[in-house]
Amino acid sequence: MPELPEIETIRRDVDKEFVGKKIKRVEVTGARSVRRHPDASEFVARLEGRKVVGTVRRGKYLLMRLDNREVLVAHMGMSGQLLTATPKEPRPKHTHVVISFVAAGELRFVDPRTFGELFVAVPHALEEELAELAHLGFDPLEDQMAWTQFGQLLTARKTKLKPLIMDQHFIAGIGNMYADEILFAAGLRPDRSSETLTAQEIRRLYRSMVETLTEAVKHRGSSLADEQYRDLFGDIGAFQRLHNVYDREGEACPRCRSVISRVKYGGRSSFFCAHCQV
DNA sequence: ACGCCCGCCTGTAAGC
DNA sequence: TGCTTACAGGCGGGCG
Repeated sequence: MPELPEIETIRRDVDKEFVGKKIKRVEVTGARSVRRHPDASEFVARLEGRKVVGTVRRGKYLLMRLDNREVLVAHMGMSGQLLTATPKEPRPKHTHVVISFVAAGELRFVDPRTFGELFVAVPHALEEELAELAHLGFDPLEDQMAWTQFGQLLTARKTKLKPLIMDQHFIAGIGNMYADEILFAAGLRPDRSSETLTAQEIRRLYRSMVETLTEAVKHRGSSLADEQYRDLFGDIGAFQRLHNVYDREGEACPRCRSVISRVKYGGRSSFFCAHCQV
């Protein structure tokens, strides 16, 4: 379940490994992974011969800019991985797209559950934005703002905090796992209503969001027990060791030692400390 | 506007 | 042991 910190980790490594490199060949063996292109060969044709000139992240989307202004967009969904490998290494099961570079090995898209996708898009002429990503809200690390401005956005809404900070139209990049960690750090319950926050709580929420995500990037993201999340080199992250509540039902709260609760909101598990979070 | 639910998927684990 | 069921949850869509 890659979220913002995992995608940012992959982006930084893709930037180092593939910027300046030319795409030699593209193989699509799983058409569902390029489903925005009704014809997979059109996806291939738009990539072959192009050079990667830069990378950008928007929420959970990784963008690889090409030398003809087009952009290769990657979204991991639940189980997508971008892995670098040499052509000789055996391809893992569920390898759906392989992009071979001149003098830089392969970039493989592996995705068992096929919720993820790759597509090529063209930015608008003047603003550099992609129509495909226009629905995304602000990026918590790229679009930092005064906490008072965040408060204005927050109190304009009347909804529970957890669904709100996970709403990609509102904030881009936070999923179920980091939402729980952020809300614990802020001392706020997941079902707290957004318009009831005091100024101090708004500031704490904003700070917790930026700090939690920044720390998670420093530790190269979180890999849970299934070790589904892997970075570009196939290695797991380290931030899961620093999780306070997520996937820690029944354990002691690191702050007050009371037992961490697990509840379901809308089919999603939420972990929180009923004592620390108000 | 909000809060639900479903469908899309596969791998893993728990239950009978 | 072997089958069935639940669960994991990102995201778009639908419905009340």
